[in-house]
Amino acid sequence: MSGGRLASGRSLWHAGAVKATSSARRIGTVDSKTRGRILDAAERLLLDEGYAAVTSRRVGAKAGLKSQLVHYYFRTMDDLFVEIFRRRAERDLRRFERALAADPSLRTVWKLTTDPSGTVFSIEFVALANHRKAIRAEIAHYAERFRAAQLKALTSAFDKSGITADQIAPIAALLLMTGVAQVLTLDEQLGVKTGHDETVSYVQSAIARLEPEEANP
Amino acid sequence: MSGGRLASGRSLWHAGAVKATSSARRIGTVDSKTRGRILDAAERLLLDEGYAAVTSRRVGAKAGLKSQLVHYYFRTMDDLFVEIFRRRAERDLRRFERALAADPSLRTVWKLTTDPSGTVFSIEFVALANHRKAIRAEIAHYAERFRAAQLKALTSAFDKSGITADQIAPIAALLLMTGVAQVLTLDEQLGVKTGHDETVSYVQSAIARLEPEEANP
DNA sequence: GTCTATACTTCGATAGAC
DNA sequence: GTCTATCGAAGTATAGAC
Repeated sequence: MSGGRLASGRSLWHAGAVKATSSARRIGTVDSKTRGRILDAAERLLLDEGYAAVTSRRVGAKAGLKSQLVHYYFRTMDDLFVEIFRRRAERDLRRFERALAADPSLRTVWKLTTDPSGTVFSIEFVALANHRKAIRAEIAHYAERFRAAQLKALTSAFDKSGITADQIAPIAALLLMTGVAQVLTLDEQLGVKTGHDETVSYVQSAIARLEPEEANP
Repeated sequence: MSGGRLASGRSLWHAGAVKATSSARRIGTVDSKTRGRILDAAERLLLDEGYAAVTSRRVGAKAGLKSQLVHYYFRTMDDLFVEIFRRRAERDLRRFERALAADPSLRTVWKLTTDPSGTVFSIEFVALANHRKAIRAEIAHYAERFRAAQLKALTSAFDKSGITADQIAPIAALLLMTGVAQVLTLDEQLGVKTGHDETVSYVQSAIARLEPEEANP
C-alpha cells in the first residue's frame, strides 16, 4: 500500500533526534483560533476512526486547512496527541466536578461513568499509550486525577447514605463501576450485547439498595 | 517524519480495490512452518508495541525473514491480523474450556479472566476493530463464543454452589468480573495502582461468600 | 499566520527470477 | 518457497516566500 505514519516516524515511534539546541522553528500561539480548529478536527478523527487516523494530512483536511499548519502549531504529532488528551481530560474533569458538587451520589457517578464517548476516548488513548512514552505519562497523570475526584465524591456519597466499609469500600465500588462501564462500551462498539440488560439492572438495583431513593427519580 | 503505514494504505484503511476476479497471485499453504513463525513474530509485536507496529517489514525482520514472505503467506495485512486473532482466540478458548472442565468454579473463572496478556490482547484488537470492518466482525464472533463458554461454566458453578438468580445472575457476575479485570490491567499498563488491593480483596471475598471453600486453597 | 515546495522515510503490494 | 527489484502512495517535518 502506501506509506503512512504509524510505524517509525522520527517522533512517533522512536525518540528521534530532537535537535534540542538550535532549531529556530516557529510555533503558533496557544490561544489561536486555528489551533483550536485543529484540535477539534483531531479529536473527532480520533473518536471516529481511531488514533491511527490522526495524521497531519488528515487533520488538516478535516479542519479545512493545509496540513503544514498542523506542524506550525504542534512541534510533533506527539505534542498534538498530548494536547488533544489534555484538553478533553480537563474539560471532562470540570464537568465531573460540577455534576458531583450538585449531586454527590452513587447514581451520579454511575451516570457519568457510563458516558460512552468518555470510554471510547480513554480506550483509544490507553492503546496509544501502550507504545508512546510521552503520552503514557500524561494519561497516567490524568487517570490519577480522575480517580481522585471520583473517589472524593463517592466517599461523601457513602457517608451521606451510611454505607460502611464492611459492605464495600468506596474505591472498590469505583473500580467496579468503571470496569462494568468499560466492558459495556467495548462490547457495544463490537455490536455485542449479551447480558447487558441483566448487568445494568443488577448495578442499578445494587445502587438503589445502597443508596435508597430520596428526591430525583 | 517518515512515512509509515497506518493512515491510508490501500488495504489498511479503506477497502481498497480488491480485484476479486483475476489475480493469479500465489499464497503459501496454511500448514507451513514459516507461516507459523510469521504469526508468532506478529503476535509478539502486537503485544509488545501495539498493532501499529505490526507492519510487513517489521514482522519479517522479527521473524528473520524477508518482509515479502509476509505478503506471500497473507494476501493483505488485514488477513494477517485476522489470523493472529483467530489463532490466539482459539487457543485461549480451548485453555478456558479445559480449565473449567477440570474445576468449574467462580474462582477459576476469576483466575482466567485476570490473565493480563489476554486483556492486553483484546484491548489492542478492540482498538483495531474500531476502524477495520473485517476485523471487527471476527472479534465480535469470538467475543460471543468466549462469553458463551464462560457463561456455561459460571452457570454450572452457580448451580453447584446453590447461588440463586436473586443474588446475582451468572451473566451479570461474568460481566462484572470481566470489567474489573479490564480496569485493573489497563491501570497497570499505565502504572496506576490506586485501589487495586482493595478491589481485588473485595472480589475475592465476594467469591468466597458466594462459593464457600471446598477443596483447593 | 498561511502557503508552496520539497526532503526523506516507511509502508503495502506485486512481478519475476531462481 | 524464497529472493531481488521496484512502484506508487502516504506520512512527518522543514525551509522559505508572501
